[in-house]
Amino acid sequence: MNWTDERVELLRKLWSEGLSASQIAAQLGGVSRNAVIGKVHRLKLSSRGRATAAPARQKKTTTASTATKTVQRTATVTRTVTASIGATALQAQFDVEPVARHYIRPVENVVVPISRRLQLVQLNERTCKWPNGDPLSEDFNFCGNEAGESGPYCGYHSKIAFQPASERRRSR
DNA sequence: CCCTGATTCGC
DNA sequence: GCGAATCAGG
Repeated sequence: MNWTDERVELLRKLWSEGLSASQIAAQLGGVSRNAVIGKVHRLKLSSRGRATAAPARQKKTTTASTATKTVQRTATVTRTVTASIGATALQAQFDVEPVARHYIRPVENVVVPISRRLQLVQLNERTCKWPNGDPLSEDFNFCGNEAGESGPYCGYHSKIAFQPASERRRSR
């Protein structure tokens, strides 16, 4: 894959919107997370919102380490974190979300486990993808508890999601 | 272990 | 210029 103008433009857009490098890579397709990061640096549009304050790294010194005390202090940029997680970013991920719809019915006599209340973008392949709340609401989140490899949900939510047909019919 | 971005360096 | 490898941190 080569960096066409359009791809670079999209990269810029997504990066400025706060998406992580891996997410941008996934959306662009054909490139790795590292490729995205590398490109971002080359475009000189590194810092954004806040992710990992550049701690001025220094290892892998191949060339003679001429004790150059390059105490290059990166200006202490006083930046107010723009904590607004773009709605665009959210939409971008929806087409990847496997769990589309649930016919959630009230399940009584059960204690709902403490959810980790993860954001959509924080889900892994092994985090419970049970949605909590209204997808259009600000506090929409996912259970996020350990789901293992047996399914998309944690033990508790699996029971709700995969209710026997007989029981389900009753509540319907 | 999962993830994040940052940097280096061979290509 | 590109991006895998590697590093540092959460």
